[in-house]
Amino acid sequence: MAEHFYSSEGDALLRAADLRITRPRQAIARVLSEARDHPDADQVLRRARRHDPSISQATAYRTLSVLTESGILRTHTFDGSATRYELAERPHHDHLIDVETGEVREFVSREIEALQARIAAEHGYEIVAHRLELYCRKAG
Amino acid sequence: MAEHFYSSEGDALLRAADLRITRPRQAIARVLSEARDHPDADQVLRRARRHDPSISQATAYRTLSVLTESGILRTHTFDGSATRYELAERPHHDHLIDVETGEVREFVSREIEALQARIAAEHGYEIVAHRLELYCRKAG
DNA sequence: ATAGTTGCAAACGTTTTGCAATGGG
DNA sequence: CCCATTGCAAAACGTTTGCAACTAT
Repeated sequence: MAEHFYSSEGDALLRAADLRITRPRQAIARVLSEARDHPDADQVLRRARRHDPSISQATAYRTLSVLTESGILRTHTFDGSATRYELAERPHHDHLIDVETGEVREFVSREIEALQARIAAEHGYEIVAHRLELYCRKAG
Repeated sequence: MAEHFYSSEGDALLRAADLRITRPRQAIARVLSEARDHPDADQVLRRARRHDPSISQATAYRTLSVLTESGILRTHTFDGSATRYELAERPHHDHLIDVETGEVREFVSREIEALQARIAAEHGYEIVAHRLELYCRKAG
């Protein structure tokens, strides 16, 4: 057990998803729990390989899939480019983007959420997820 | 000029984009001007081939690109799936996406729009554009 | 005439999958 | 032990591109 790394943070993700704890998954989960950005699969793989160089691309994709299905991760697809991942643990929020500076603010509106649910219901649907982005300019 | 089809609707798109009027492009533009859904490149190609079976995939993609760059078309990338196209001229609306079938419904909610404006104002902003997508499943 | 456009096929980047070998519980 | 998990390589997927032939203007 000598040169073994403990990544309780990461392991917690695996346990939450009811996955067997394996070396590749530990490395991947650790990378995710430490990430402060929104890495894509390739970035996750690269970083995970710093901990365990033998990790295959397939395992990275498979682990990301499984963690996403378990609700541990959330994905974003910005404009057709590669899927990016982040921990889903953070509370839900929408984004207000300053089109001039690129600054992003987060907000939640209970009223909007309620209206969304109503609209979905009117169409005979229930909401699985949603995305709301406001592109704004500082008011004159 | 015998069995020639007139697609003034479609041709107008091509002229607006300053493109040479060719048979493949006429078929593609016609399909787009007639579409009531949000077809992806492959669907556009299939439909265009009903008018001109010799159209290649490459031409479909190239025409869609060029029309998009000209501002004639607008694209949507719903959660990692194929890029979908619609005429940019159409009035604003938001989207409800059936996560099981990929079907897209359009909706507008004056209340939500108003709330969005209020939220932006509370942050000292005014809205330039927004995007609202509801990913839904048919209600049990 | 000539620059723009085409079809074909190959290449692309991302993601998925079949398989036999490995390893966690 | 046994089934989940792995690495590998090949395939699948949507999309782009190089090229030589063609065509709208």
